[in-house]
Order: sequence, then C-alpha cells, then structure tokens
Amino acid sequence: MREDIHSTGIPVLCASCEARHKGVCGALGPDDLVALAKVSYKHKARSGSELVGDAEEVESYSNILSGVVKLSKTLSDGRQQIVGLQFAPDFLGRPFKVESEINAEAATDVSLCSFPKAALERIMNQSQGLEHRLLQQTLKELDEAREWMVTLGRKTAAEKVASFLLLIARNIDPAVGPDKAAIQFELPLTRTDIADFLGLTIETVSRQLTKLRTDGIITIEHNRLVTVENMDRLVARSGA
Amino acid sequence: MREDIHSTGIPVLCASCEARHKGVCGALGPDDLVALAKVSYKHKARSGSELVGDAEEVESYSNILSGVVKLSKTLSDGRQQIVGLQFAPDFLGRPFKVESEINAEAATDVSLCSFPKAALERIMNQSQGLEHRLLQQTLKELDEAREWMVTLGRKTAAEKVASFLLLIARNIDPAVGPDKAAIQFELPLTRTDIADFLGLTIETVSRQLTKLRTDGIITIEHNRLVTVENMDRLVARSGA
DNA sequence: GAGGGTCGTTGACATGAATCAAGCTACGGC
DNA sequence: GCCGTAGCTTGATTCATGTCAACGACCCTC
Repeated sequence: MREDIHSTGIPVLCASCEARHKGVCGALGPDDLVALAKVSYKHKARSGSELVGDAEEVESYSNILSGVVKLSKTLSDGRQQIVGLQFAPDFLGRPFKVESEINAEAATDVSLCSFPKAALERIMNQSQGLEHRLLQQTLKELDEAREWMVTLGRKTAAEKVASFLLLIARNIDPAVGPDKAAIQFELPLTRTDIADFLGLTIETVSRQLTKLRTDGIITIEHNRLVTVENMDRLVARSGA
Repeated sequence: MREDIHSTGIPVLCASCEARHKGVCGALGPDDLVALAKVSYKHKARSGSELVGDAEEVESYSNILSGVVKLSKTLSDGRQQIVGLQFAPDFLGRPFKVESEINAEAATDVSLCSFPKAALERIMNQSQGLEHRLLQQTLKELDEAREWMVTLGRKTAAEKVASFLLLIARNIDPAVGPDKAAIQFELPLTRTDIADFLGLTIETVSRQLTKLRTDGIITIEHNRLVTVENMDRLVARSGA
C-alpha cells in the first residue's frame, strides 16, 4: 500500500486539512486530490515575509492553513493600502494572470499548502467543481472588497477602527453580534498595518483605540490582545 | 424556417450584440445561445431608474448593451458609496445569491438584455465555458475594486478627481495614456455621483474640477462634456 | 545593566476637506 | 414672461485628521 495515500483514499497530507472541507480542495474528488497532493508541499512563513511580490511572476498557488495574509498595493511615492485580509482556509493566488499587481505578505506567522499553478489549472480544466469553488471565493472577496470601500470612502476614523475590530471579531466567531458575551482575540496586525488597512495614520488609529478603551468598550493587553466588553456599543460605533 | 433564428444559427436578437463577442454570451455555443435568446428580452431604462434594489430578491441577470450602471451601498444614516461602475458589455448580477446587498441604478440611460436567473444557471451547469467567463469578469471586477480602494484610502481629493477622469477616459479608449492626443468624453455621472464614487462632497469635486480647468489640463462644456487637453499632466495628478 | 531598535502613545500644531451659505445657469410648467 | 427646481460653483468658516515631536515599554545583544 502506498504511503502517501490514506486507507480511505485521502492523501495523508490532506487528512486533517481544513482546506479539504471549507477550502477549494473540497471541490476535488479523490483522484484529483491525490494528484494535487502529490505536487503540494506544506510550509511555514514568518510574519513579515513576502509571499507574492508586486510585479513578480507567480508560479504557485496556496491554501492558507493558519495565520493571516495581507494583500496590499503601493503608490509610486510609497503610500500603501491594504486591500484585503485572508484567513485560513482561503485560497491565495490570482488565477489566469501571469503577473501579480498585488503584494501578499504574511501578517502573522502563517502555514501554507502550495502547489504549482499548472497543476491546479489542469485540474480546473477537467473538473468543473473546482472552478465553481473559485468563483464562489472570488465573489466573496468581491463582496468584502466592496463592503470595505464603504468603510474607506464614507466612514469616520472612529467608525473605521470600530469596523476593523468587528471584522476581526466576526472572523473569530461569525455569530458575533449584539447580545453576545465578551469576546477576546489577538490583533493580527500591527498599528501600521491597521492604519494601512483603514486609510489612516498610526497616530489616529492609536487615538481611536485609546478612546474605545477609555469609554469602556474594549480593553487591550500587551498592545495586541483585545477584549470587547460591550459588543452592542462597538457595533453602534462602527457606523454600519 | 424559424424567424427567431438567423440563417447562420445565431438568434436574430443576438446578431449584432456586443455581448456575444466580449460579454458572457461569447462563451455560449449556438445551441445555448438559441436557448438563452428565447427567454431574453432587450429593454431600456432611463437614467436614475433602479435596476436592482438593495435587499431585493433578484430573479434576472442582464448584459449591459449601452450606458453606464452604478453599483452603490448605503449606510443606515444615508451616507452613500458607489462601489463600482459597469459599462457595456458587462454582465450585471450576483450569481448564487438570492438577495442583493447592493443597489444597481442606471447612471445614464441604459439598454439591457435580461434573462431569468434560472435559465443562465441551467446553462452554467451544463457548459463550463460560461462559468469560466463569469470567473474572469468577477476577477476583473475584484481587481478594479482593489485598485479603487487605494484611491479611496490613500489619495488626496485632487488625485481622486484626476483618477476618476482617467478611469472614464480609459474606458472610452483603453490605449489612452501619456503622449496621446486630446480626448473628449461625456461624463456619465452627476457631481453627486462622482462625489459618492470618490468618497468626497460635491463641493470638493467641483473645486477640484475647477482647479484642473484653470490649470489648463481639461476644459468642460455644459457641465458634462470634458476634453482632456494634456493627458500627461492628468496622469501626473492622479497619484498613480 | 547599558545601549539601541521597534512599536505604540500622547501632545501641540497645521491643514485639507467638510460644512454652511449664497448665488448662478439651464430647463420645464403655466 | 415669470416662477420653481435641479445641478453646479464659489466663498467663508469649522473641524477632523495629518504632521511633527517627544517619550515610554519592551526586547535583544553584548
């Protein structure tokens, strides 16, 4: 019996992988999964390391297994904007484009499962399910991007910071909302990243976080560990 | 011989349709095209009319044949943000979602070719090409949305207005850029819409347009007809 | 434990864009 | 002709956020 294939027909590599259920691999039948697993490799990247360079040729796609990846764009004079955050088990990569105009960087330590562009594209041509799954994820990202455009274009600094905390809180627990117990999480971004995500300066982010703290809506320990004490009031401040 | 089918096998309705080449219908074989044409109808909508209501159930998709459609989102207190502009021959609609969280409104007079949601989804299940085409358009919209996020989050009012003019100019003539002759176009949006697209007020938009005028970069006739006299300088002001 | 680096906070001040207000032009109705 | 309205421009003023600067907490190295 082959060692790289589980007795159930599922590759060992994939056996406990979240992407096999909720990620793009969920669209694959056993044969495709085995084929893809053969050319895949899991690896880790430290916070801050560049995963996909701006204007760099990309030869592989990845599933994010853990951690947070930030997607950013930079103007010629250095101004930066984070245009998306990706969490496990999101798919990372831009199908059908040789060159990326976007920079992907590990915001936290991340672990990835990568595979060659060609391998995925071959499977995509054969089985419709995969392309369907990719369309679903792309539509979800588009919805998120448009939602964030409202935040960037029309919300105040205070509302932006509250919206960001809500975004992270909801990612931890999608059911989060008014009438929920206090929720605690580690911020996956530095103040600089938060500022770049919100279109603000770090000073303004810091001041707004301080305001939320002194108003008793959140507490912050060690700069990163946030506890939302009053979800209702946080939602109210997010502008929604 | 059937009247609704052209002698070449192409439905009469589709014979001179741009969407058949550059739009989603380009992915359809003759049989699918005939099937879809049978349940399609062309119609017009006046500027300002609502095409897809916020939180409204959508039962049809459309191709935009001419004109400009604006996609917008509104906060509970009425602040509005335009999150996308769509031009012919774009596909209009959000696959796989019963309810839209987005409002689509005719920014100019538009003509559309609409068909029932179910008809398109049936074809999509049968032929892979259509889903591929939709994925392509969705990825393009995602790229555009992210590009605009940089504009919203990191550019000054002056750069935003210049970027908007460039966006429209490039839609008229994609080859537009430095070293090109003067280009003229009709603005598809009112000042209010431009402001909602750029995350500004109408006063600021007006002042920035005046500045571009007095600096000799553009001329404006009848409030809507813009001539870009100096493309290089417009590009330089867009921040890029 | 001294020095140096990164990250975050806070304060004083400057400024770009919003707000408030007035008026202009084009257009349609009567 | 006169009036009312919608869309746009311009000016005066206010205010939110950016900029500049100082400092504190933490961590690493030596």
